[in-house]
Amino acid sequence: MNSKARRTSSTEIAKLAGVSQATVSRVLSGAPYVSEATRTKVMQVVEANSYRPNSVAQAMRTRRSDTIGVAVSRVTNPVVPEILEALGPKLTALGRRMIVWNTETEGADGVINAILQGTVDGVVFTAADDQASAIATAIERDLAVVALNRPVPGRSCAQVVSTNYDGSAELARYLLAGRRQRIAYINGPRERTTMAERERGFREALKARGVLIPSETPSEPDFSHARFRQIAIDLMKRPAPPDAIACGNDLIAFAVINGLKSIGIQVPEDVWVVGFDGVEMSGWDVFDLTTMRQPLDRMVAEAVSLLIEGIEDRDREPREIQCPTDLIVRGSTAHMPPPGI
Amino acid sequence: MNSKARRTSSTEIAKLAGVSQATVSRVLSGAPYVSEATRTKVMQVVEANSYRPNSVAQAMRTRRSDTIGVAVSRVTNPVVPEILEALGPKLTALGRRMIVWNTETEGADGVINAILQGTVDGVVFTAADDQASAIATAIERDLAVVALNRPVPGRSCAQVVSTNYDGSAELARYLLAGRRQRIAYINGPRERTTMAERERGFREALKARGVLIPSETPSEPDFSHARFRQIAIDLMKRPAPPDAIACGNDLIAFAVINGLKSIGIQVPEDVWVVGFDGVEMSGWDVFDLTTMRQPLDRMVAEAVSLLIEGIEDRDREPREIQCPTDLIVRGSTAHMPPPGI
DNA sequence: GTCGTGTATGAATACGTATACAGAACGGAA
DNA sequence: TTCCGTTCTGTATACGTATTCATACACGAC
Repeated sequence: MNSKARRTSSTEIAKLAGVSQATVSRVLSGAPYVSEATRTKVMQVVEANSYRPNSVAQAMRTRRSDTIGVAVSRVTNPVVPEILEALGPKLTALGRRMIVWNTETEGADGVINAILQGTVDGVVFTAADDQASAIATAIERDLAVVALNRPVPGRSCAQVVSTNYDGSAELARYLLAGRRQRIAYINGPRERTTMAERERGFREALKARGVLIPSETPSEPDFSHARFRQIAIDLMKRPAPPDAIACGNDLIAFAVINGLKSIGIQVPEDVWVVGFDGVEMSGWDVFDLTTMRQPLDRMVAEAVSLLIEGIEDRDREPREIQCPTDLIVRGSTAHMPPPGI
Repeated sequence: MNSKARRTSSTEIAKLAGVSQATVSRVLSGAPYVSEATRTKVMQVVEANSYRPNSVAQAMRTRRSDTIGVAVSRVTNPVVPEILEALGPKLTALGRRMIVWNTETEGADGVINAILQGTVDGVVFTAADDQASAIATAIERDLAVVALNRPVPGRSCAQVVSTNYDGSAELARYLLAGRRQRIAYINGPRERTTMAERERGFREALKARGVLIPSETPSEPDFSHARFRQIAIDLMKRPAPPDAIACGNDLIAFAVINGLKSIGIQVPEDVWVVGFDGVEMSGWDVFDLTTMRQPLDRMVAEAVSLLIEGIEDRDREPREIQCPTDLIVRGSTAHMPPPGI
């Protein structure tokens, strides 16, 4: 029965306005050589029917879907919503739509299909694990690709990263300046280059100062909140517990703080905690987390530029942009390490 | 120069396999009346070129984009990522793609355009403010529409809600059973029917027991974390502060807890705090929040069913589904209210 | 040997748009 | 007058697919 199913087409609009379909198209695309009279006449009919050119047909004709794919993981990590929140308006402002996949829960098939099917003009890959095949497919099919906050070594694709290595090293030096003697580092999946870089920067900065990390970094296949929380608890129950815990990202630091709270350990009196990312939540009173902030908004803006650049000019050499992080000192560490003690 | 630009089409595949384009289409769609020999021959070429039918052309021909629009707001509220995380895999499993808009930061134009342009087959609207015009447009254009966690009064569209009124009333009764004398209610934007329902349920349950709320519910145009945090602080600095604070959702409760912590007020010793939603974070030690949990996963599943239902059969009467909430008692209230005191 | 039935395939077409191409109308310069 | 350039508009076409229609073949029944 299909009650209404109004599928107004430019042909119908043309008929109503007494012009050809081509003219309607010209008016709507703002093409030159259209008389003012025709333009207003057409626009009137367009407005009256609140007509919009069918995006599918447009995509068919122009071979541009004006749609960007975004592959994310672990929405649990608050950095992901923050990325999406920054990405959405920027893409919409450029007349682009945003398709989102959670590769952690769905796998990479959705992305790969969309790439092969020509559903998207480009893809943004954000920090995640098994997106390698999807990235390869995208590059092979000559799509515009940007790796955001997720270095893709060896691959020739545009990248936006923060100074993971240097920032982490700075964090390590900050802890040393605070007279921390026994520093633990808790990291997430090391397959993620971001996480690996951070740990490397941290470890090497410590090594340069001759301070050893007494505890092996816990490494688990299970990266849940509960797991990190338990790791922190176990760590503090050792005979010689750390006096500082550095975490691969803020989310891990939150879990650590929860674990510490559960066994009544004071931060920063008993142990310092630092994170990495600088998500909004890290500033909440219950965490008050010292962390290395990434300029997420700027990073996303750069990613969008690179993406559009790649779409408009497919032969342009993929660029790589690195954004500086900055240390935010909060209550999870003693702000000014007392010089005497 | 466009180095590669492989845009394999079914016609090319047909040529390579020595069959007609129609046959290729038939093979891929699993149509009957295709000999086994042809099928394998075609599939071989398809595999070899990792060909996938162009989704845009498919959408053009079938008038189905297989794409679902999702309008969200406030990604800051952890309930939103949780919804997206549940929605994504379910849609992908059904071969659907998911376009996401943040109507709070982008406005409703993106959604409305997509609806008018035929970019999406259906739209899921989640708790948000000014999506009214978008919803109206979608209904007018006869799209499949589901309002998730966001009652749309008067509108004829499929809806999935939780027992906001009853759940909130239950929370109120729980506080009364705990001998709370001075109960404050902090709410977010009342334009959201969800929020309004919750407050109404709460207030009426209190009224039925003859207990007055001593403090006006703060109402502000600014719904930031900082604002709610400050409201809590102000509330406790009054001459007669509340002994319980109920919040319109968990996110507000988090802000309240942060505010309380900042002025050294103990929860639950000095004041009880309860939320609504039951997001994962509410279970973290630093919050340990008593809350009314919504069965989000089930709600999302129902929403997807209703949506597909609406797409497959456009004339079906839009249904409304209500899911029961359940009380989760945690440390932000005294678990067992001591009967004597 | 003819006919009918079931199976397998190809040719042709339409979806709604952007655009190349071809005219038409007009004005000014020669 | 003729001719050319500019401005405006219409006709025709292609994008890649699903699907209708028509055709061809094989096989058994009469």
